[in-house]
This record gives sequence, C-alpha cells and structure tokens, in this order.
Amino acid sequence: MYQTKQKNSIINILIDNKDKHLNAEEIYMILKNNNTAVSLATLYRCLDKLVSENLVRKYTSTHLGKACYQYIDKSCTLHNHFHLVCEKCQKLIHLDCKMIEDFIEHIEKHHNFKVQREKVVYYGLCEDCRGEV
Amino acid sequence: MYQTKQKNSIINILIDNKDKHLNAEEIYMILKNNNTAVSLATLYRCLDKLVSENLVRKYTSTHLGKACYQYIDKSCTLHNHFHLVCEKCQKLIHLDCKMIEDFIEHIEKHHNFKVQREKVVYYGLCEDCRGEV
DNA sequence: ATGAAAATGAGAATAATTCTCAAATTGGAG
DNA sequence: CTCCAATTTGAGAATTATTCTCATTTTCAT
Repeated sequence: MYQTKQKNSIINILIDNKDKHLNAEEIYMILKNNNTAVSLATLYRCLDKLVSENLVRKYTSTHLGKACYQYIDKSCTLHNHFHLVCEKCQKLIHLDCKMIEDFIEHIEKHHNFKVQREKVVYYGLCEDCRGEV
Repeated sequence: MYQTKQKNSIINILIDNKDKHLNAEEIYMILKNNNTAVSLATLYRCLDKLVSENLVRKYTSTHLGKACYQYIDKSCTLHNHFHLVCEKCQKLIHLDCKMIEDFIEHIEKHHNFKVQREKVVYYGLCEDCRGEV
C-alpha cells in the first residue's frame, strides 16, 4: 500500500528478469549486489503480496526445493501463452500455442473444471537436454 | 531391496488410498492407528524409493506446503489419463481424455519438448467449488 | 546358522519460509 | 512543514517439512 524503496527494488529486479525463474535467494543476492539490500523477511513478504496481486507468478515443483518467482508481463497473460520447464537444465520455455487454449477450454466445458491457466506448467526435457541423457 | 513389514505397510496404505493424495503426515498417522507405526525417517525414505521405482507419484504445488503421494495403478499410467486438483477442496480428479494425449504429442512433435506425462496436473476449481465462491 | 548388505529408529541437522516485535518509514490531515 | 496513525522494515527466533547420522536390527542368500 505504501510505496517503499524495498518494494520498488524487488519489482524492478523481477521486471529485469521477466524471462527467468528467480528464487528468493537469487533475488536477495541481486539486491545485495545492487546496493539495494532488503531483508529476507521483507523479500518474502513482498513476493507474497505481489503474487496475491497477480503481478508475479510463483512456481514450485517437486524437483526445485525452493519456490521461483517471475514477473507476469502482458504477453504471459495471453490465453495461449504457457510454460514448459526443463527438469534437467531448469530452463523456462515460453510457449504460445493455440492448441493449449483449445484444450483447456475443452476441460472447462466438457469436464466441468475451471482451470487456473497461470498455473499450467509442463515439466519434461527440453530440446537440448533431450538428446544428452 | 529387502522385504520389510514397514515397506509393506506403507505400500498397502497407498494402495488402499489410490484415489487420494496423502501427505507424509497422513500416512504416518494411518500407520500409527493401524498399529504398524513406522518412523518418519523410514517413511520418507521408503516413499522416495517408491517414487523412484515409479510405483508412487509425488505431487507438490505452490499451495500445498507439503508433498503428497499416490499409488500409481495401471489405469493411471495410460497415456490418456491425467489429473486435476481442486485448489479449494483439494479433491483429486482423474481424467481420461484423448485430447490431452493429442495435445501432449503436439508439444513433443512441434515444440520439441519431451513431456513427463506423470507430472501433468491442472490446478483449478472443481464442479462443486466452482459455483460457491 | 551365519554374515554381509540393507533397513530401521531416534533424534539431530538442514533449509526454506514465516513469525515476532521493536524501530523506522510513509503519506495524508492540519 | 509537522504530526501521527497506519504500514513496513529488519534482525533474529521460530516453524516445518524433509534429510541425515549412526548405532542397532533385520533380511536373505549361502
């Protein structure tokens, strides 16, 4: 509610890293290196608030021990924009695909379940890691 | 590797609760009430092993603080079987739907990403909770 | 029956996150 | 600008799920 420099710093970092999944520790270190250090308590409090305001998305998976956060810019809120996460290299892949939206609409219509689109994440192996193993 | 009564008890509980997502604490309490108590260390160790043997699936989500476990019976490993989880009542819904498999195949073919099908879970609101709010 | 390998239990350790509370900051009202 | 109530912050303690340690027990092939 009140403007504070801590909050602004946190948001700015998330905006600068729109394409990445940053965890709390990484954000904490970036802030520190920027000479805009913020306490962990404040960082978590602020992230929670941003998430509840729908400005930031929070990810957790079985594999990642810690939660990751990402600024939601307009392109990410489009109906046909979703995410893939590589379980090997942890890369985040943005995917624009009309089929997904069709499919989600199918679940909603025919299986009577309202899907939270922002939480749709597919885990697996990306192009690069697929071959290696 | 070795058969033990602890392992058997744990598996049996998971099988008895195929339709549910149980977390470690719940399993622990059921074991206790069955007079087949197992230490938490053993419980977690055993669950991990079952997961790595692909007999049990582990779920984590942003909303659930703790991991949940579920026995994978054959019907769950079919290619067109997936899960929905209601964020309000935490209900687990099994979904057989050909469209999902088509869609996943599309991601694999056209977006070059190997999807881990067992990890596909859609979060949202179920039929019952949808109206309420 | 024996013994090496594996599993167990108790409790300590870890790690991410949340809580507590006193002190500092914010921004609207006067 | 000044004052003040409401909000936010920071430091460190607390919490919580899970993992680790290690001495003891169990398993099962021989």
